[in-house]
Amino acid sequence: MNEKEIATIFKAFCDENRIRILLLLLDGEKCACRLLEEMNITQPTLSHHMKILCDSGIVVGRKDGKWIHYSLSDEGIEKAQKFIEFLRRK
Amino acid sequence: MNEKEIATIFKAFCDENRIRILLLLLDGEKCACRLLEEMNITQPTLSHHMKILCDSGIVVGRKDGKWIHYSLSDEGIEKAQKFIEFLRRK
DNA sequence: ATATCAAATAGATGAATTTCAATGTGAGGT
DNA sequence: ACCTCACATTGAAATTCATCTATTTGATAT
Repeated sequence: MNEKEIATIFKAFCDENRIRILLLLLDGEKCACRLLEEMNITQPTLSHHMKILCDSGIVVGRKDGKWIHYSLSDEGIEKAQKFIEFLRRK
Repeated sequence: MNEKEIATIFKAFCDENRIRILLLLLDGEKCACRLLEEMNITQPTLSHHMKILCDSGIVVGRKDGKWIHYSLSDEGIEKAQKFIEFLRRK
């Protein structure tokens, strides 16, 4: 895991709207259209943020017909957690 | 802690050079000039990144004459850790 | 096949970020 | 007082990012 990969993981957390999305996903899986209802952004903007969140590994999408159900990824979150823990061991 | 504050904390981790700096600080306190030696950026660029790192709370600077000694901040890192942990409790 | 709905993509725009060269500031040292 | 060293600030250029409108894709239903 190099510096670039680590930065990509944490891109998930460095935008206000993406934090908002993560908090919405705490309730459990939600499709993009549900998220869209609860946010004040357009559909393409949401799509953009979902791509960054998925690229970071913090969120995963499950395709189901024309819907995509997004949820938090334990593995992704664990990766982020591991790095933060690593910083603390001094 | 609102979405904006959380995003500000994690700004520390979403740039390649800042991750590099954090890793260098794992060894312990270092002054800016030491960090500068080990990075391939100019002094003003380093100064810019140090500001973002300090604003995020992940790094603290200790002034000592004309030097500033930077180190990782346990409190800051703990804050980040708490948020990530919060995401995992589902 | 057509219509409809969910989501992605393309393209544009403005804002934010990264970076550098030049300059300023402030603390020691001579 | 002057010089030097460590760092910050300014201002500008280049890049990246967030956002929008418009359009496309892909899946389901009629």
